[in-house]
Amino acid sequence: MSSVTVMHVDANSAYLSWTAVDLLEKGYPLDIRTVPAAIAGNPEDRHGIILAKSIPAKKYKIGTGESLYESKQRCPELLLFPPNYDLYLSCSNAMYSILQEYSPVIQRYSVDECFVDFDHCEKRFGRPEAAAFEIKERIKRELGFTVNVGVGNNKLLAKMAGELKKPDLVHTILSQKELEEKLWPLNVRELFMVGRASAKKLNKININTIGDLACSELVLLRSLLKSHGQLIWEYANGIDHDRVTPNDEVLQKSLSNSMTIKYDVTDKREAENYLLSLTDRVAGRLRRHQCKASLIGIGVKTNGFVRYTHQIQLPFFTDDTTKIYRYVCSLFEECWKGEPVRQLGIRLSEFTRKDEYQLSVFDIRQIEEDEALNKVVDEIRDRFGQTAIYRGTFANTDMKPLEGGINDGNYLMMGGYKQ
DNA sequence: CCAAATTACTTCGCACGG
DNA sequence: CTGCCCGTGCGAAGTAAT
Repeated sequence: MSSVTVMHVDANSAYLSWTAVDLLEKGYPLDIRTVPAAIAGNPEDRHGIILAKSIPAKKYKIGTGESLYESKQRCPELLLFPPNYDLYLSCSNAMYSILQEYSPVIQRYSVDECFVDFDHCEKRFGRPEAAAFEIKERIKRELGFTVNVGVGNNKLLAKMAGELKKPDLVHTILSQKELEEKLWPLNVRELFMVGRASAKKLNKININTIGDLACSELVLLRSLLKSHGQLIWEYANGIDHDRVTPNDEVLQKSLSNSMTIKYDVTDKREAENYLLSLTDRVAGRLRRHQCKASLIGIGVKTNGFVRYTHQIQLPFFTDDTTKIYRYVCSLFEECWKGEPVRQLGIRLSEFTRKDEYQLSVFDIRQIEEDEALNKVVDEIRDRFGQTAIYRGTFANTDMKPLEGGINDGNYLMMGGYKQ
């Protein structure tokens, strides 16, 4: 029996803790982890949702993703702070550096979470529980914030262990006994990959705990939830064969940028300006990744929060801003029915590596010209900043030429938990 | 009234060809 | 000629995570 050991390291209330540490270092007199506080976007920009909350705020049932309007109803004295993504990236990197001292095989799962393959290191660092405790204490002492560490026989169990009780704790799920004692009594909604929709269907057939799910009929789940039913049944039984995969071994599959606009856009030309700004940004990231894309998609969210998407599969690959923008515009034209627009987004996928790309004889000259122009623009932006050069349409407007989302590279993403 | 951004994966619905 | 069944391929929508 090949028994593996995986650790999952998760910063407690990451954005809030990191902001707390930063504020204390700058002489702020209060540790915002000790009072009802939250990190939230600015409602004036229509970004007014909770991104992270302190443990005292949790007592007021403040939930991540809920609107500030709702939060303030339940907790008028809630202290609010804006997000600082540069700070979060540094904290994430600092945490990662410490983990590197313990294992060469680490998967960054998000800004505040890492999986650590502990198999090769057990001899040097003793039992995993002891090492987990040491890691937790070192991060607390050296970086000033607490983490939870989960230890399990696979990634799923490590992650679920880390979620058990917070903050500043090490938990293990290393046997069937621990699985049944610690996981099975929990509400099925707590299981990783059981979201709102699945939980609702499960509750309807009287599956309420993770234990209920583990002991239910696989065929029944398959008919109810298709392949997802199989997945969560395996998870409930502690089965997960996914390996800890370092991020540089995982290929990026799509890139997207989207933005909620401060007001509802009703004018098509204005919408197109925002789309150009988004295209410029996402295409720039594509080129930085040394990729070309063949699938271009847009997303629209209306003022009534109705969202729809539209996409086109090209018979070739491109990374050219102007070319992509032409398709983006026709996609928007095709699907926009004139409703006031709240949010716009662009997605690029179906990549090929640039160095593997074979040019077709037809437009080789044009492609080379486009590439030369894009390269010059990218280099100027790299050297003098992202606003050093932009298109004429943005002159004399209050728009930023590169809009949507947050600074590139700050959003470390899922990198394939499964496959 | 209030409701983000980014990525990955699956499922559903429909058109098409045989 | 029409109806039906089937596989396939594509695009839109849905689900889930941080």
